[in-house]
Amino acid sequence: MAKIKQIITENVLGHQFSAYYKISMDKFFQFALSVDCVILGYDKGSLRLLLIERGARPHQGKMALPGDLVYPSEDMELAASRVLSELTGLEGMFMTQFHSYGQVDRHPVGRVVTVGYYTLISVDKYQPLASSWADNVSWVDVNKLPDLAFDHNNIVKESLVSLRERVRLQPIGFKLLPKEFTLGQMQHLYETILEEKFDKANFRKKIISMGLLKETGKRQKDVSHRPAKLYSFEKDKYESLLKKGFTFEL
Amino acid sequence: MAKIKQIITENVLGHQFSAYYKISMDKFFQFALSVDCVILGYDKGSLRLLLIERGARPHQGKMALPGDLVYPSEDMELAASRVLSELTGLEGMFMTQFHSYGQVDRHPVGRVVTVGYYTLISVDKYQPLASSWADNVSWVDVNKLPDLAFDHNNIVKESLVSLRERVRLQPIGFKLLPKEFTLGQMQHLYETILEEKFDKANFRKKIISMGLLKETGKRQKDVSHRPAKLYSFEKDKYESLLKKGFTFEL
DNA sequence: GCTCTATGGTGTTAAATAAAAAAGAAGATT
DNA sequence: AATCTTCTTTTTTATTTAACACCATAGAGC
Repeated sequence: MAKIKQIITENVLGHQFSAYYKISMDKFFQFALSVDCVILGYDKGSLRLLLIERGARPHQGKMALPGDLVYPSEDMELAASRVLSELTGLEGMFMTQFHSYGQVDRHPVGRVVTVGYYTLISVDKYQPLASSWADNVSWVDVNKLPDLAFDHNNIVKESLVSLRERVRLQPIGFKLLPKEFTLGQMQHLYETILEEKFDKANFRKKIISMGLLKETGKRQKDVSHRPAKLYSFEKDKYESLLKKGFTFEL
Repeated sequence: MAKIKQIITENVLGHQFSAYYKISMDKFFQFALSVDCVILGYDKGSLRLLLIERGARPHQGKMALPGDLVYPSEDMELAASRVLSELTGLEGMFMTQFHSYGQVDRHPVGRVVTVGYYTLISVDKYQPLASSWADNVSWVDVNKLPDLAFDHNNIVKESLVSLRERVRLQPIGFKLLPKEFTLGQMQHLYETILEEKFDKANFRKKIISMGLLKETGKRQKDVSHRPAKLYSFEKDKYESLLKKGFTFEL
């Protein structure tokens, strides 16, 4: 019954659980966990990604997603927001997990499983910091990405798929806009993210009818055409509508 | 510059990379990785989940998702389909990853991060096997789940949210139906998964107009009402339509 | 055999949504 | 002042989606 021994040593979570587990389980506790953060901003009419330059092998000199190993005593959501705050100074922001990557050979140092998170921030408010561990930090247009380290190109690609699904169902786009914005800016943002054109009149009607925006009374300045009204997103209003069963849908 | 040392030892992935990394990194390679599988079937008019009974502490006697630790040399997708095949005999099936769970205290044995996968199978074709490591395997109505081991109730809940999103955009519901089925059965399946009623006439029109179904020419038998036509899903047709830009949408 | 019941199957209409077109408004530019 | 650009609103039309009324046909029960 060689099979039995195999079962006892190998199926701790599923069923068997023996006194030998301490010894037999050691071989399973050989993984490292990392987080990789897709930090997106919207600037100069395009969607931009915060990248760092790797100063170390492997992939030295390449651009990469900011990320780090998770401490054995640290929750991974915490690790993700730690990375964000070290780069931008933004504390305690929520990051959305979208996928995990664990191919055996994805990292030369050992078996490193990485969990992908993304978040949207407003570029005008938060300039990237020169972090202790990331000198060259820059915003790069997501449609003009260079060859990134590891499997990061693929990770970015999948994060954008996930973002596009969510951005249609939840008013998260506002996170990318300044506090006060025009409907034209908002429409352009959504067209950029979703790579899809909207009818101007219908877009306005739809957004306005949701009742999530407040006119600030102000208008654009220094534009060489009729200045547009400035609106702001009413988060409180959204949350109270949510309770009544409202669903944002674009 | 105590800060520097910290950087070198702690930020291997992000930037620094020194000759000392072997020593300093050991403390990060202390994670175990597991997969938990949400295996769904559709039987007797309800959505059912394949559960095993835990024969071991912790949570001995409780029902749990089938899952297992991932070998250090094994890809996690492979581990997931291995668990499925050990339980059902189904080989090489694709499983969809939906979320990873890594709370520090989620497992008493150590830091075990688990990756959640789900898949849909046709119950009438595949009876659960008495696996070597899972004696009591059963199909349980997803709306009548008992208290499950670990954070498995939450994992199931989130898998269903993910499933509901995907089932509207891809014709994966057919995986739960027998080869030949009626439109009524199909409608009931979608109503069960999405917890939403559809108008009969409109549902039929929409589905038929997609052109993914083929009339088999046969009809239901031994029903005490007008027998319905039996249809089958044309996978080839779907794939060729996909290339032309078709999108399934319910 | 007749009626009842349950589900299968179809057509028609109303409502909502999207697309398209048009035109006035408000500022800058010339 | 005439012109340009983009904002903003209104109107019209086409298309899609949802609502609902209605007939069909099998077995069950009387």
